[in-house]
Amino acid sequence: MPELPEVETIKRTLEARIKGLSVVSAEIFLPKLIRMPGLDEFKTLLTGRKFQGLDRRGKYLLLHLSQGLVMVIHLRMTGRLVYLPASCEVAPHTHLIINLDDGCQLRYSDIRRFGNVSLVPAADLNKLPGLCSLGREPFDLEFTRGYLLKQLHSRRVILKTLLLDQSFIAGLGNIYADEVLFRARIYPQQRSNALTQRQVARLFHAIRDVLSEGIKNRGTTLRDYVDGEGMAGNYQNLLKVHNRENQPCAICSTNIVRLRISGRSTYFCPYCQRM
DNA sequence: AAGCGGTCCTGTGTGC
DNA sequence: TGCACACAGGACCGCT
Repeated sequence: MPELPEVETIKRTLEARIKGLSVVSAEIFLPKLIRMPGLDEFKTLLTGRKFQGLDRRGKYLLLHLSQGLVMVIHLRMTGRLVYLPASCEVAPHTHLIINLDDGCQLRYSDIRRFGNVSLVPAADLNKLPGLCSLGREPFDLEFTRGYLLKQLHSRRVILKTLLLDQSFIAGLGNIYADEVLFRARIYPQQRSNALTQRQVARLFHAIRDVLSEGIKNRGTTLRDYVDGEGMAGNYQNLLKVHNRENQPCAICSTNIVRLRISGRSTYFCPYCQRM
């Protein structure tokens, strides 16, 4: 599932391909994919616009078009956005095809149909639900140890749950949250207000280090994720705890344990991350 | 007010 | 071998 490192990798690979290209036409095969505006308006607005640059905010991909229009895409669980020659066979579950003026296409496919696409003027970005309520970017200067400490101590939430809260910090999902907690050596069910200064410091660095490594390794492909060129990531080979139930911890050889925290699988080392 | 659970959705894995 | 069902989870929404 695309989290910050995956969306960042898609952003980088796609930007190299589509920047400067214009939209010839768009075909929509799943109406509910388009959150706003209406389908006809979506096609009309998009046609003729040029891709001027790409951005990422949390797990959202922002494609900036000419005349101040922005296409906002959230891939959720199984969404894929791939640049391909028009002659390539269309993959199953392809819900949107954007024809480009170089003879290639930008295709959105999504097995579970959870993802969504919006097209809005840049000035209205802060009105988009979800996007407008995102918390700080982990690599922003404004994301500091002080901010983290203040947020953690102002609430009494299970830490894993808080790491997944996009209005607290933007971009962490289930995979990287587990890896971050392992790196920081913190028990996932620890209450946020009970963290020591030392633990908060470790957490702060773990968030940035794990996400950086994820990006460096072009994301994690457990099942569906590919980048803008259809390539799988490599970070799945470097995961320390996520999806590794009953396998030995690389540090202490204790078997990794799986827990359920607010409806999600959570993997951790019961020795390295003891309370 | 915070937090829980339902909802969306389909491929995969498991058990009988 | 084939069927039925639980499970996977990101974000939103409604309820407590």
